[in-house]
Amino acid sequence: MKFDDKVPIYYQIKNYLYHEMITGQLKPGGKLPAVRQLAVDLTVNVNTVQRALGEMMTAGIITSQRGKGNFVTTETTRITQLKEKLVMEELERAYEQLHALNLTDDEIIVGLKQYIAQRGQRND
Amino acid sequence: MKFDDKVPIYYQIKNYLYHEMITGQLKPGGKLPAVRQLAVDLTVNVNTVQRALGEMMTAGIITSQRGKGNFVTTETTRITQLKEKLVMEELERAYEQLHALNLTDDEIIVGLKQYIAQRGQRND
DNA sequence: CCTAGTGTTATATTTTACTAGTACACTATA
DNA sequence: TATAGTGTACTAGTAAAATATAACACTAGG
Repeated sequence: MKFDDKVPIYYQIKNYLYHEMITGQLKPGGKLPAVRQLAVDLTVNVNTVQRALGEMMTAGIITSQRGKGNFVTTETTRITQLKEKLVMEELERAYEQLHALNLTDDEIIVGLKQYIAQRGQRND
Repeated sequence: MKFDDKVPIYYQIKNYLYHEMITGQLKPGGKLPAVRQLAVDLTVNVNTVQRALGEMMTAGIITSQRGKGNFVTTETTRITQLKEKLVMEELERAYEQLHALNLTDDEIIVGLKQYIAQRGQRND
């Protein structure tokens, strides 16, 4: 996995796993890969994985069962709320950045539409 | 100035100064505040300011004159290109993040419109 | 009971960002 | 020429993130 070296890896791992849950790759009640396996997959140290998981436990998104594994919460509302939170944070971030670059509200919307339209022409 | 502790300060300073140029607070050919003054204003060490400025020099956005100060490039095209680059990076980032959160192209646009509309009701 | 698979914790080490402090180099001007 | 204001460079120290490595605790299954 590629990491942005401007942001702590454990933080990016947390976000990666959140995305996996929101997109349904990891389902409510489902089991996460073993910490050592995650470490190998992400080419990262076990402690770094553990740190990411620790924050996810604190947030109540995953639960840990010693000897068994780590599991996504069965409370689907938590996942829904998590998605809403992440979407809102991203919208806010993008808006503020673009606004700070002197773009008006309309220019921001038009800019995004153009970007998507242009991107649509690519084949990926 | 408030800094996001997930991102290096020097990197945030660089972006802050870029924004100042793009919004015209700092004009082409204009003089930047002295490095020691910037350090005080941003409550940051001189070396950290210097690191940010160093990258801006490498990028050709500012030039340094020993004993005089640091100056914004007089080549306005560089500033224009910089703005386009930053806008494009932000659009790309936002799109990819939201797309990864399972939102369709339409949902992304609608979501942004709703966010802006809702935000417009606030008074700031 | 033993073993493989799992989560958890701890120590030591390296790297990067940041800070503090100091000194040096150049410019303008009184 | 002296001085204040500027950029530049260097050394030393601190803190956070990440690594390598090892040990410990629990579970399930033969």
